[in-house]
Amino acid sequence: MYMPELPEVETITRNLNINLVGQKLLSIDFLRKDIIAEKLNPVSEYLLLGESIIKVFRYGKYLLFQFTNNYLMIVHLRMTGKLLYLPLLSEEDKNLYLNHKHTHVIFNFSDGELLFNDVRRFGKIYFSKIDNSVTLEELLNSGPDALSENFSKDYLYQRSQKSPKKAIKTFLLDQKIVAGIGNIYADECLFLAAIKPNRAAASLTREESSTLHDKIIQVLEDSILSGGTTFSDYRTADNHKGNFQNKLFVYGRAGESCRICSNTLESIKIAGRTTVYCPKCQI
DNA sequence: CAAACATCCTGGGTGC
DNA sequence: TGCACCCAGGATGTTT
Repeated sequence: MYMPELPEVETITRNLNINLVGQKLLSIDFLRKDIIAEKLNPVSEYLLLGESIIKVFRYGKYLLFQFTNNYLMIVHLRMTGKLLYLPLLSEEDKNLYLNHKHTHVIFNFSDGELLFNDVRRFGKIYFSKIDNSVTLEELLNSGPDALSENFSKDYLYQRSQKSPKKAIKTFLLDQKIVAGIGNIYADECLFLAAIKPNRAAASLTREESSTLHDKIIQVLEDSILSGGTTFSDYRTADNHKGNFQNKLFVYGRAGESCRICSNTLESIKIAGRTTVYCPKCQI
């Protein structure tokens, strides 16, 4: 029922930046080794042991941990992945998660343990070497981050005009076009921009594209302020839920009434993804 | 070349 | 109450 998108990853990033920077990685316990993916310029995890974290940052839905020797640990939580910093948990949660059947990797840092927990095991961890000839965009095979300056109004409009067939919803979900938007926020920003999700991307006027750009940034920033959206699985690094689920207009509300016009919200499939929209407000 | 489809995975929900 | 099914979804690889 839920996947961490840009606002949720940003919330976790901020939390870990406060709590993990400066700590030395002492050892890693792999309870399941298949979480580690041999991609993104892979290196052995042994090269990171004994090194300290310089910073934790985010690109799209990826979490990146930069170490003193300039190696990177990159984490993608996909749908149900969690990164939990043990010292922030309650005593009850500490015992629960240490022995949890879905806790797959334990990182032992100088001041506490970081747990990777993932029910569906779609999430992945990469250990990577920074190659200065390769940009982060290229390494992560992604377009501009949705909250970066590179994701400009002009870029969104020009790029949309090059997708004559693709539905605007599918367009927004494509990380190579813009990084960070998933199913929840794609539906939300299309609702706020009053655009029907199955319209061809290239059918957007310059004005619609401009409004959509405004709404993407607005909805992502608002959600970050609320600590993200929680349906069932998402937790911040201190195991708290976000609050943005109470502010959603369409996602998860099929059959309920539109908060603007009271019409019944409809659910359709676009490229295999559940899509909820208001047939009256969105044109 | 782009779009559609299958794949990975588990728990929660439904219907009989 | 139990069991068999179905569904959710991000990114990748394969097929059309």
